Amino acid sequence: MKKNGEKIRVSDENCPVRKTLGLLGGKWTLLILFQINNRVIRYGELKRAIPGISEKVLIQELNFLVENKLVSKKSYHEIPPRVEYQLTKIGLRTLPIADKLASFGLENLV
Amino acid sequence: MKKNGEKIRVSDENCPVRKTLGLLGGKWTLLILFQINNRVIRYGELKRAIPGISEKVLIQELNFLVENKLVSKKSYHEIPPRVEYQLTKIGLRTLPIADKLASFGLENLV
DNA sequence: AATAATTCTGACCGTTTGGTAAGTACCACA
DNA sequence: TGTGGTACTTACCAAACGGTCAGAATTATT
Repeated sequence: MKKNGEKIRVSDENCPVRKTLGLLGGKWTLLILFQINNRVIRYGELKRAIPGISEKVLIQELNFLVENKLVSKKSYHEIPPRVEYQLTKIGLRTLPIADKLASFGLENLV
Repeated sequence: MKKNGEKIRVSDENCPVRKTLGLLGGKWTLLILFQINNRVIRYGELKRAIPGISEKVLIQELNFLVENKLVSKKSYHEIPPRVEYQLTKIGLRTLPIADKLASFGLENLV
């Protein structure tokens, strides 16, 4: 049920589920957003927080998320470099999705 | 926040977000579950409802979902064949996730 | 002079994924 | 006899994905 009463049609290319999956459907995307969560986090910290992801892929994902305005990035021009990431207003709105993933896992998976 | 008060650690291999993504993170998985939704649906009907997916991939996904007990399958031994799919009790519990994807799309994507 | 620290970048390459398209099985029906 | 309908199955191939690993940049520290 949608707010305006129209049904959602997956068969429509503009289906909101499809569009959201296009944005958040990457292998690591929601995990990264969930990990950043409600805080400011440095690159290295984030990398350590998500073992298994490679640097290349993490950077790629972060760039993608910054491009799509789910994450904001602040570089301090210091040596050694310091870069901080945090969720934007829109990015924060993905957290309920990650929460649902978490609660599904907790309640239904071993 | 978890019910038992422990924090969720993405760094843990058993992180419920990771586990759920392992199950539902496929390109088409949540779209299929959302499309089946609260009904009994035949294979051909489902195929038509999700344009863009190939038969091969749809069958693969359905087999995967049946194996993982998110979807149940009933074959009628008729000619031409008739096969019906529907969400299991656990499968139904994925719908809130798809709902969140839908509402995120509606509220944040054009 | 060498090392450490941090955030990336890029080349290489194997694996996975996914699409296309043709084929299979079986019976009803024209 | 042959065409249609339904649910797959398989072979082939191309593209996307993802991992490893080395390197670059720059300054403080030893």
